[in-house]
Amino acid sequence: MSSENQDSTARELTKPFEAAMNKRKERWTAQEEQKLAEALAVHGAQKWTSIASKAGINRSCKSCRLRWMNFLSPKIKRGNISDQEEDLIIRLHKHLGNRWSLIAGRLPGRTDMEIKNYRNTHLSKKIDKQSSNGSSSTRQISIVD
DNA sequence: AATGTCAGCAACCGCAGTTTT
DNA sequence: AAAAACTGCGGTTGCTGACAT
Repeated sequence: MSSENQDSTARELTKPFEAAMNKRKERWTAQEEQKLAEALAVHGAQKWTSIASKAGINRSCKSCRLRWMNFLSPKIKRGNISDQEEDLIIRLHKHLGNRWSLIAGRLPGRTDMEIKNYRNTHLSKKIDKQSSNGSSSTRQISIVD
């Protein structure tokens, strides 16, 4: 039992090293998220370069910012994309192109990454189908600022 | 039950723009 | 004005779970 625990502990300890060596993607743990949230509560969501060290986690400033912006921020709205939102994404993408952050700005609670992923996975299929059926049926769209 | 394949999500990287020194 | 540091964005890719064989 104890040897098994030691083994698992050793594996945990070597994970960052392995990640660095193999460029593996390390998922965020609840502990890391909590430490980051605490550091941000104290120091604010600024100066990302120093947040990681202040939080005491082995992550880059970019990684911390990304995690906060896309998952931990209270502004984030998790859940399925509604039909309305989907329609808006399609229209905005036609209008703006791959300006995901701009599109996200029009969708409260949604992030650029979420929209980018959604477009690249769900909508690309739909659009492929539509284009293969003949794109002449596409609606005329007017974007109102 | 085991293995292979695929789709979706999440993380990282490189670059460009902005701000600070 | 120039260099350095920081921030934000978009593209790419690895990981995981679900489904098929």
